[in-house]
Amino acid sequence: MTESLLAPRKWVTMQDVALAAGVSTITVSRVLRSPEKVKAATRERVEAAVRDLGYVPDQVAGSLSSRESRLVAALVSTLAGSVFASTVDGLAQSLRDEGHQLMLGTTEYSSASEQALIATALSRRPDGMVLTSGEHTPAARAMLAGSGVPVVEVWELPEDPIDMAVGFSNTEAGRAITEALYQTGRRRIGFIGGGSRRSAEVGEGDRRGRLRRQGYEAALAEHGLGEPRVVPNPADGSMVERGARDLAALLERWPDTDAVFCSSDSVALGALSEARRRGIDVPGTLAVAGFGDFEMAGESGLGLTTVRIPGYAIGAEAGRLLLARKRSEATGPRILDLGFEIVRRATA
Amino acid sequence: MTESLLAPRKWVTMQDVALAAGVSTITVSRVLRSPEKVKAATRERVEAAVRDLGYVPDQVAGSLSSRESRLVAALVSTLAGSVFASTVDGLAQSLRDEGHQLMLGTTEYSSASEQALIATALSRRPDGMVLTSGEHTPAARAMLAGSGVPVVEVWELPEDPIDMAVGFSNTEAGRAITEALYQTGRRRIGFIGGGSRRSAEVGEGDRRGRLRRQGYEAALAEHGLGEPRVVPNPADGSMVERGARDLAALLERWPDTDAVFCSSDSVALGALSEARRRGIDVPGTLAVAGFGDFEMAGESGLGLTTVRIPGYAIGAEAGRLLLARKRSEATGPRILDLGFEIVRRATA
DNA sequence: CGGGATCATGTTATCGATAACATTGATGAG
DNA sequence: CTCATCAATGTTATCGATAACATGATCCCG
Repeated sequence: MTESLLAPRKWVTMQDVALAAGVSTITVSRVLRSPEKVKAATRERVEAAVRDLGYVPDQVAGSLSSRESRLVAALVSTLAGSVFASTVDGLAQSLRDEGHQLMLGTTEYSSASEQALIATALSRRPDGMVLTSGEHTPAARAMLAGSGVPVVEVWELPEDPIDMAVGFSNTEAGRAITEALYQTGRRRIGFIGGGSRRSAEVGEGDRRGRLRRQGYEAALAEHGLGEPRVVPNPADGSMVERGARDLAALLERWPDTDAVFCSSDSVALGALSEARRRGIDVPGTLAVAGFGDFEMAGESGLGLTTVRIPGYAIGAEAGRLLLARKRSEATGPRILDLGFEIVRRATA
Repeated sequence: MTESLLAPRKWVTMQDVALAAGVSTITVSRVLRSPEKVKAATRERVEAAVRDLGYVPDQVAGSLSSRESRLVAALVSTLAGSVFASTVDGLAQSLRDEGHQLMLGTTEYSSASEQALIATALSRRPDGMVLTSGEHTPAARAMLAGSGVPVVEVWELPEDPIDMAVGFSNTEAGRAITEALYQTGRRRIGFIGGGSRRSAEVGEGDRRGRLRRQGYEAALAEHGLGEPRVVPNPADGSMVERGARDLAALLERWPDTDAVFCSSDSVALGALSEARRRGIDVPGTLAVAGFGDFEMAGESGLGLTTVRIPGYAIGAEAGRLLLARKRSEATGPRILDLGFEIVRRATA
């Protein structure tokens, strides 16, 4: 085995297969991509040669020639924190079903970094592109528009989408969960966990968190619940830690708070722990709501009241949309609102 | 914009740039990949043309010609459940730093599916490959060996690695955490959550869970703690749900159990919730230990005693190893043990 | 039985870059 | 002054497939 590693074997080419099967390369190509065009006997001969030689087609050459890469690039803010993982999973799945592959890049919530990644992604001539960020530099938008590559923005519904979008309204979701808290009789509702951990650094950040907060503020205003109860967010630490710290800060400033909406379930876990530490009765004294419906939030886990986002479906639909676009110009809806769902459990 | 989508713009080629700059294509190529070989004046002219035309190099053509793809394929069992997400993150990061890109596939714990994905991955002629599964079909091993592509297996230390490996000993980790429970005076220790949810279906499954369990059993044997307390695992549900159900089943069968080692932190969360539901004092009556040190396990969250795995580092090292191999044949260690760490918190 | 349609397969050009070798002009040592 | 050397750039072949067109065999029906 060692030798094969030191002196990489020369790959078997289509030519080798053709020779072995006594046909021309184009026939081999046909057997692989449109078998029905080849007589059964010939096809079998070629297939045997493919097996015997262990031929693995070279998609690089194939892509260059056919000008389709069967590759979709996804640029996500981060994989940590289980937010986008299911979306990527769904995307990978729907692509695989159609013989496409996934290229992945992480932007770490920086749109400068996103721009660089878009460039390298485009250099692979992908058949489509999925972006989890709703904010892009002008240069990035220009590159994408100029490239003609189909683009799906996911996890929000941009007002001015680059091309297509699959997601839900973060603002509406923030409003809805706040409203739900209001309906259970809460009147002094706070918000914690907004803004990304790198926001200070990069000058931007978790846009979606801000949108949810706007929804929260809108709901407060609607019901005349006074000024928003939001603490400035520290720049570091995990989401869980921030949940704990932010709740402490919130209660310090507004001790009579009777409910908190947390910008994610991770934040909510931190808040729940902090509440327990302080001997605060949840939901008696303090209602806690999260966002995302992560695995841990369920009945068997935290029993957290939260907002369920169809993360997997978002990814799967994004893939489907891209491939549909590839097949025909029949666009269908450019913006797909998959909605969200308030899940009432034990904490509110 | 619409028009650009319906009739994809023709890409600007290197030829166009060359023409605009009044040089030959090879000079453009040199400006892009080895600028020091080109006179400053010429270089600037070319760079200007690149900017003006918005040239994005075609890596597909480049790869075909240079026979290096600057692409690394990673095949993970799943992205859900935050187990591998950080590893993929770490890998993506270390690759990006060296101008390489990441292709991702999810095997869903099936090595048949892994085999298929390996074939499609190889068809892109990747410069390296990362596998999270330690089990491969003979055909898969053969393809990999025959391809000469450097391979890193991660998250375990296979006895017979295909090529390189970065991880830790799951068996040792299982033994160590069991030992730690023993040291705190526990004598009736159970194990829950082993085996993947699809194990029944696919005829194989979460090998690593089994290895941890072996470690657990070894520790029991060492100390003469009697027969292992393990319940058969049901085939479905999330890890958290399984934690709750398995703990219930465990206590039903062995009511005097005084500690459980859970095969992951998610399982531990389920177990903790179930314990709380039953009014069991943790850690007083029942100690609970997890595995993985997920974000939720920390002090601000569950305060879970667990085993910390350097997931991000595993990914980053895997990337580094692959790229080092690419640069020179100087192999360095073929197997890198990054170890693990017992983190004692409130639950045990 | 002839000729257009259809099927099965082959030939040639091409995709967009890079490798390897070739060329040109300038520089400098003897 | 001359030839070796080197720096800067160009020319040509090539990577491994597929598209587009070409060819030959077979078939069907009037």
